[in-house]
Amino acid sequence: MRLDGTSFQKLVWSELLSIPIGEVRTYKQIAEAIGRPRSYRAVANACGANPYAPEIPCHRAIRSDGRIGGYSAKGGLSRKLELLERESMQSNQK
DNA sequence: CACATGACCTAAC
DNA sequence: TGTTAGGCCATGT
Repeated sequence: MRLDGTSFQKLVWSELLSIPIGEVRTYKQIAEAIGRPRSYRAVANACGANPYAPEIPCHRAIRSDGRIGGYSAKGGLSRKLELLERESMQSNQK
């Protein structure tokens, strides 16, 4: 797939794609995974800047306190919740 | 180059 | 448990 964005965004999106179905990662964890433990803020930005949602699982990015956080893509937070719940069921073979 | 923005994080009250 | 304040980073204007 073609990823159009800055090198940093590509890193973030690649990491998002590596997240297994039904799993979620905090923005901080993602930042650490790409080698920039203090760029969690920018990571969130990259997610919001992601024009390939939901092809890019940006909805698997949540806050460190376990809360969903936000979602700028079409459909809003409810869309994010649906995707997460659906993937969760899929991973549980429900 | 300087300033403002945001799907954040942590500590402190 | 809810709010405030400070710090941090890539991006866009």
